[in-house]
Amino acid sequence: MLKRTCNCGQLRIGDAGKKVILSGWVDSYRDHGNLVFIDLRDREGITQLVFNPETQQEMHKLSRQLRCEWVIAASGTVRHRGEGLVNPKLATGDIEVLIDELEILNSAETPMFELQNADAVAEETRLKYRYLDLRRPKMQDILRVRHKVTKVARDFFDSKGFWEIETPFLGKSTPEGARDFLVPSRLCAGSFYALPQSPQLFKQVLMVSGVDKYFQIVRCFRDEDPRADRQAEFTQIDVEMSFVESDDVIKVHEQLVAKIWKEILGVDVKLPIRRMTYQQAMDDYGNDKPDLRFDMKLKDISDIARDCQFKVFADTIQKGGVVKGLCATGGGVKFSRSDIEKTFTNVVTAFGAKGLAWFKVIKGEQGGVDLSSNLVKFFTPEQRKAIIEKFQAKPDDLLLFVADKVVGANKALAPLRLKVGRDLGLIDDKAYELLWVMDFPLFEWNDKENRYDSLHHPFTAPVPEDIGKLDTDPGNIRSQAYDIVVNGSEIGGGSIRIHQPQIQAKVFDLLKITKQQAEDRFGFFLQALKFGAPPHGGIAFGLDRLVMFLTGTDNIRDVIAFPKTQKGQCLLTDAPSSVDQAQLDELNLRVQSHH
RNA sequence: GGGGCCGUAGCUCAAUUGGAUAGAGCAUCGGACUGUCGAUCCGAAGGUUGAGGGUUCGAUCCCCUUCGGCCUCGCCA
Repeated sequence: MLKRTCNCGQLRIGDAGKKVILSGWVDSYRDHGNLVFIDLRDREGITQLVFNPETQQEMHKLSRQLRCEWVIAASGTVRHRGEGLVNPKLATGDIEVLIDELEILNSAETPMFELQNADAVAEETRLKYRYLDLRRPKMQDILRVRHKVTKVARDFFDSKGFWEIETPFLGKSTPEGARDFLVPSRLCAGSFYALPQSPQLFKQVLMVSGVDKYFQIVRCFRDEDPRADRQAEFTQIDVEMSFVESDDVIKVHEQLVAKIWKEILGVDVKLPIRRMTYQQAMDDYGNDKPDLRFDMKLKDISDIARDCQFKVFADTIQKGGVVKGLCATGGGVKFSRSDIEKTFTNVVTAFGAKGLAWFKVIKGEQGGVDLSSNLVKFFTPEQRKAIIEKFQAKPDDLLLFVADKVVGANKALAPLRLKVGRDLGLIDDKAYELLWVMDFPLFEWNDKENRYDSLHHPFTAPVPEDIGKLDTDPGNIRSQAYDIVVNGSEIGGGSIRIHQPQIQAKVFDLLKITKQQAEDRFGFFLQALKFGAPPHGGIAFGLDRLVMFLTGTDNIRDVIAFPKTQKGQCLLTDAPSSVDQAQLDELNLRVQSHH
């Protein structure tokens, strides 16, 4: 076999005259009867091979058999292309290789789709023939970026004294959180392992074990419905540190983020990354992961709308709700009535709002400013003026409002803000706006179950000043949790953990986890806390979402080599599939058919 | 569990109000061609319209069931 001496992306004009051997896949062929051109592709690039019957008659004849995706090796001489023949689309476009020997290593059936046009091909087909799809330069770039991110992370953590330690995949099922993937045990008939939703407790135990600084690039499993940015199995960069406070964790990891941005994108992230409280984020943007590439803050006009004649507004506020909205600069002329009453209204109703109220800002009398809409009659001139002032609105702006309980209003307005921002062209695709969201509430009230739920997870520590409120005012305890957000998407989050058994017990109490339940589920961990647990905390980054950002895709399946469909199936291997009765017998399982 | 979009040749799409032998580009196969680079030119072949059922003289089109893909609400401590 001809052994390659260089790859398909490296030859340049300075290599002219060299004897080289290349191998790869036939990307395309152009057969002129006499001259034959082959674009040879490997993961590094494309190089043009030339077969000339005058210099090598036999090889030229052989080359005419070549078809797309055949695998070949060829030796020849690098030479300049002639005047006017360079191909600026290729990095190697100044040269070509005149071939004197061709070895066909393997033929290939005609691909199910043309690799060049695969962006237009149904994803179903791409996933079924994933090995073809992954051959495309675009997909290989993503694989390369993913590799580089993990390499940067490993080097970074190593340099800071972190150890990479593996934790079990076969673990214990706990009913909280996401649905578990279960694995039946053969040796313990009738018992099940659960695949980890995250290595949370193991990494905390490692801190009790004196490991001090741990990280792991680890697969996690959650049996919930997938989304465009969510897969049932996904990868976390998981970290835990001892003897730290929030600030220490944050400072280390913004260095990591800066390093990744620099190495992958060549972008300098200015440190420190800005911080915002959870409350500020909810007030101004309606969610805990604001997209700061554009401003457009939400404003609460309840103080003004309380006394207006518009019943929907007044009644909502009367019942303890709010009227909140945003100002779309220039939206009064940019958007049609159908944009507002159909498109925008659909956005908010899809997220549970009852409706959307709107006003156009117009020039008023005597050079003033006023509002115009079918609701204007319900507002006094003073109220209209106050609303305009609240937003510093100008003529041609559009004001959009939702009236609801504050949670509901935020839930509807946050996506509306994004939609309006996009439609107004306010979002710079090349910008990266990073921020830390801080001071999350420790608990949120669960109406259905009549108890508190952890916002983050039950091992998150309260901020020290708020510990007293565990007994008096649990709903207003802030936690030492932090999320890192980029362009409106959470890429990581973590917290300082509880390391005192008494506080952990109180938290379980508020979550209505009984002593017995806590013992059954986390007994080993509570025990560990009693044996000298150091103060500790950590963070986890979603590697898949990180790579999505770095490669500019909005589809998580693009950044996973072998992803699953929305039904959790692998179209390449056809998993999941039924198994032999003998396998079931061995596991003491019986399959029950539905209905 | 709910809502929405989609499924026609290997791929991407078309097909009038329900009407004749379901078309086109690319790919494939054959032929021509010495500088192409998404080569070009000539020709050929290629169909269970996702599957099953129904309505109809007649169904890609209408109805029902079902399978699959994507987006989304719920869900995701």
